[in-house]
Amino acid sequence: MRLDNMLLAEGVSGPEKGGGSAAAAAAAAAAGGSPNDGSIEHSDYRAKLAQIRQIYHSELEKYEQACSEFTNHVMNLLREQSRTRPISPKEIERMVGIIHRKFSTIQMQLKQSTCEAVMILRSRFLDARRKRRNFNKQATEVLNEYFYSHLSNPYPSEEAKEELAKKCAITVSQVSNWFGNKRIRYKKNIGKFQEEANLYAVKTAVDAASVSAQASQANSPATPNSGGYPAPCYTPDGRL
DNA sequence: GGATATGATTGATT
DNA sequence: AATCAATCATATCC
Repeated sequence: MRLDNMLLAEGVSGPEKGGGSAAAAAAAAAAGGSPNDGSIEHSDYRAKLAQIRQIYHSELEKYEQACSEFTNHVMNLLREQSRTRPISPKEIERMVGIIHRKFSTIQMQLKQSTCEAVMILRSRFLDARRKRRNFNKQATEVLNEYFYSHLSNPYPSEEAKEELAKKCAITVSQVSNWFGNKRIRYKKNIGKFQEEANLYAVKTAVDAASVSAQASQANSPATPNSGGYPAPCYTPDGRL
């Protein structure tokens, strides 16, 4: 029963939405090529699902046909035998019941394997990790800028995250993911990120300098930083 | 082609 | 609920 519900939920065993649905989905997937905005893998997924559904239905039909054929055959045999020996209707009923049970277990197996196929398809297509795309240059610029200019406490508030998300054209949870990854990877070996850190430190320093230069007439534009860099001080956290 | 970078997911922790 | 740490699956680089 669980299998039935599952297949129904996935739209495999439900009412067939016209035989051409699979073809239509496939055609849509093949024709529309440009907008990579999520629609493509979705239609691809749907096409594959439709394929599974088609196989499922044709197999199911085959089984049903075989079942009725076999039942007929047995009935004929019994009828023939009834001329030589008395056969009670109960016995016939029993035989039919046995046959139907046999075939329903076979159908069960079909349903199970179909379920498995659907699950595999799901994990294959709906797992976002499989269609990962890197953020564009300026998005990572913005994120890195924030990260390195808040290195002592790189935990943007909800509002800050929303701002960053807007600037980078990504979602808030993507911003959270990015900061989570960045923090852990930064602290994992700070050395590897030193260059990047310096780069963004200089960048923000230059920005600050240009801002102050607008206020007070510029004095030393060549050396943006006195002495060392502002010491990356994001110690991984209190807990050791 | 493998090494590395990177975004996303998962399970644990608080 | 937010974050960490490990891990997965893909992108990108060489």
